[in-house]
Amino acid sequence: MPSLNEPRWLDQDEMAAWRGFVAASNLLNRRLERQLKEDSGLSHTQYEILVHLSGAPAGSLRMTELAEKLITSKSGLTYQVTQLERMGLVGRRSCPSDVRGVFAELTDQGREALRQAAPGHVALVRELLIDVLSREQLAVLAEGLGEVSARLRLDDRA
Amino acid sequence: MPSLNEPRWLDQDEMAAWRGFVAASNLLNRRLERQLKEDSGLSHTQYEILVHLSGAPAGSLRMTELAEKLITSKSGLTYQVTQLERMGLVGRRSCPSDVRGVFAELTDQGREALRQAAPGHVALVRELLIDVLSREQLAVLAEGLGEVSARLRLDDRA
DNA sequence: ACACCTTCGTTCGAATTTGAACAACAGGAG
DNA sequence: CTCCTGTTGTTCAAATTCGAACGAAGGTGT
Repeated sequence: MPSLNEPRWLDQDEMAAWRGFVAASNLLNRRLERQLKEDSGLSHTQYEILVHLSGAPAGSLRMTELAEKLITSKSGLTYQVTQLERMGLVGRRSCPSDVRGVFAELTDQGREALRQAAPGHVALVRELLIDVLSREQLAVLAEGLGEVSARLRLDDRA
Repeated sequence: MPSLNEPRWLDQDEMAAWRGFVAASNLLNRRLERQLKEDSGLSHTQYEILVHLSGAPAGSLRMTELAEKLITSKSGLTYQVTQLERMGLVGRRSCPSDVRGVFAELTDQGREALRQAAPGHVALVRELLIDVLSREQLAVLAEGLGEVSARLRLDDRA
């Protein structure tokens, strides 16, 4: 019988899932990072910032909101937005309704950089992940990991 | 008809799978990192080093081999092994058959640290990922991401 | 108006990561 | 043996990341 002091270790299947997840994640990050840097001079983080801004109304988001979407620290975002600002891809604009607030805003040049970087990035994501999996596998992955993410986000608020 | 110049963007399902994967990965890393650091004073990377050494014959592995298992750079591993050496959890031993070679070797103290850190870590992995998914979802995840990882590893060799 | 608690974004120092360059060595072809 | 190519682990500088501390506002209750 299971002891309360003895933890429930992962069985073979569980371990395979966990290791596969970690390995795929690390390997994918490595590849995408390299490709983006060589192809567009952008880091994956920077690319994601452009993507999220691009998908937001007026191409702008509050710093805190953007940090949450990116799942990164506020200080980390401050750093990266500064970098993107120097590259001319993003601008800062103060918030009318809140003096403390800062909007990160996509510039025309930023939109253009994203338009230029996106095809290569998407193609690689497709080649390395999406097209390797079947439609059913993708669906299971979306639902399962969606649920995992949702729970983690809730926990973080608490 | 699809143009050769126009990339195949991700449809809704594909995007959901991709975003879920990235989000789950980042959120999980954040959580595990925090838990391990608070609970055992180890980073996730350091913990993984101990795990891989623990699962190797004589509790030791060549630096390059270990770096590949961890999916990290050689220089990064050098740094972390040095840290673990200072903590007394890992030792370095030169390789008999190859003067250049270096074995990273788990010390008794390292084994003890792992034994102490593992239960909490595994429990959290279980709570946040494994136990959230059904048996079928786990199987799909293991097989799908296993295949993805395998292909990525092959590509890296080339 | 006042005190109180929260939120916002930045700054700071410390830790980590990476790729390139490097020196030393291994292994094979000639 | 000797040259050549590939490997091994480390060092180095640069970039990035995080958490804690911070100053400045917001917002609420009294």
